Amino acid sequence: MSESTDNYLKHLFALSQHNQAGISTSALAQKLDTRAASVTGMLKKLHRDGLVLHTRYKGTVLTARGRRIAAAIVRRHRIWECFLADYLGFGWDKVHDMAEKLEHVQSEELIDRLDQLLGFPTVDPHGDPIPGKDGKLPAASGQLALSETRPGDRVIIRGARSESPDFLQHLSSIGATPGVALWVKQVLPFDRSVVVRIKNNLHTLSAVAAAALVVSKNRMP
Amino acid sequence: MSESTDNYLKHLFALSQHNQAGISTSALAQKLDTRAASVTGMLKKLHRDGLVLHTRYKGTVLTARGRRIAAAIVRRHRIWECFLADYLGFGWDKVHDMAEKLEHVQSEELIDRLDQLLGFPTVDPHGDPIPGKDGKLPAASGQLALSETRPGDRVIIRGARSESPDFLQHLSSIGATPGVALWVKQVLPFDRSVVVRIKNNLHTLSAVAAAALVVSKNRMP
DNA sequence: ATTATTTATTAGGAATGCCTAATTTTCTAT
DNA sequence: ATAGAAAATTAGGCATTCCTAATAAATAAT
Repeated sequence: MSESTDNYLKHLFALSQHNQAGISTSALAQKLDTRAASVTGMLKKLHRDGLVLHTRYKGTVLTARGRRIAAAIVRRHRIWECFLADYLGFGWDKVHDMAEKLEHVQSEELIDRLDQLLGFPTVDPHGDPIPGKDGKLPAASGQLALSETRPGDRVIIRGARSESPDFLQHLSSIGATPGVALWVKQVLPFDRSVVVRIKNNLHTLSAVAAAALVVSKNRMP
Repeated sequence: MSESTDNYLKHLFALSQHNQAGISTSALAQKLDTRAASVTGMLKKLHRDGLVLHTRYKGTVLTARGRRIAAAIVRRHRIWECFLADYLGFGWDKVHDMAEKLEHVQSEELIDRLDQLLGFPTVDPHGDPIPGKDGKLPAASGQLALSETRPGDRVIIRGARSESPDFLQHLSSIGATPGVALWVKQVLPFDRSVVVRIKNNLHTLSAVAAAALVVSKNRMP
């Protein structure tokens, strides 16, 4: 189990949180900062090793075993983030990169003792939930609909409470995809439309759309 | 700078503590648990990169840069060992393997803050000295001459207070080389010769020899 | 429906870092 | 001094994991 494998599983796990469909090779390549061709090759190995199910040209999903391992990695990452913040006083902007390296140290006993030292935290310094030893993620905290935000809020898009292709298509066209930052500029009083800024562009979302767009004030690991 | 590189430098550093001459390829191969041929290849790269000076068939020494990096690795290793022992309650037998992995996480700020959290320790849980930020090792503590031990002691050979080729040659012939464990069986009253066990063989060292053999009750990292 | 575009895959290659087997150099003992 | 033993090196390979370029499949647009 190499660090590379860890990173593939970790990002597949994260992407799976907001995609019930299989993860695309390009989405994964972007997260991993590698080329799609490299990802295809690695996915073949992960498939061969029973960690993912990969269907040519279709997408990839984690197997139960792959998901279990991925959850353990995310657990390590977030527990280390807690330690770095609580014991060493690092800010939320620094803990991520260090935890990125510490997460690859595989020792269940080490993590369990850290967990205990930290008082069994359930969320990391970004407010993101820490998977339990069983691999289960506590209900995501800090998530809300865009319609529940107020002008001035800066949030991260998490997903959508709708499978409508039209709706998702529209979100994509304005760059509103999971992980992207969004600034709430104003809520129009007469129809409760929400004006938001995404990467220097202003967009207006109807009240219906705003109610279906899930955001959070936290960052993912 | 790979983990492999780290390990080469770390072991070269450790071996250099007790060898003023260049380190032999086979000694390094043994520490690294790899084949001599692999070591030769890697030493070429380290030489090319200015981390060691390697003379074909002669031996290898660290350059100033290599030694500085090696000291930083040992520093990380031993500070992590302190953390694992002091904060997570791991015993001396467990801290080594975990620190072996944690030492490869490169963040000076991380180590400095850990150092501060631990109160700037000068020795690790095995009693071995922690290199300072400048790469300097505090005077080795816990080291003593074999003549200062008592029957029943179990010590590790650290080196010799003599450059006499005859003496060192004799020590080698009975397997008394740095890193090797030695059990003190008895001290003969009439001439203070010391009877020791090394790997199931009993040997007798004169009082003069015992006074020149440096041992410690600790383990190296 | 067919073309154009995007997405994914294969093909072929490079750098690491390890291996075994064969060879060369050095050391040791007569 | 020289034969034999020990140590170190070179030669040739293998597995990972990445890359670029070329091809194939799927999706979108006319």
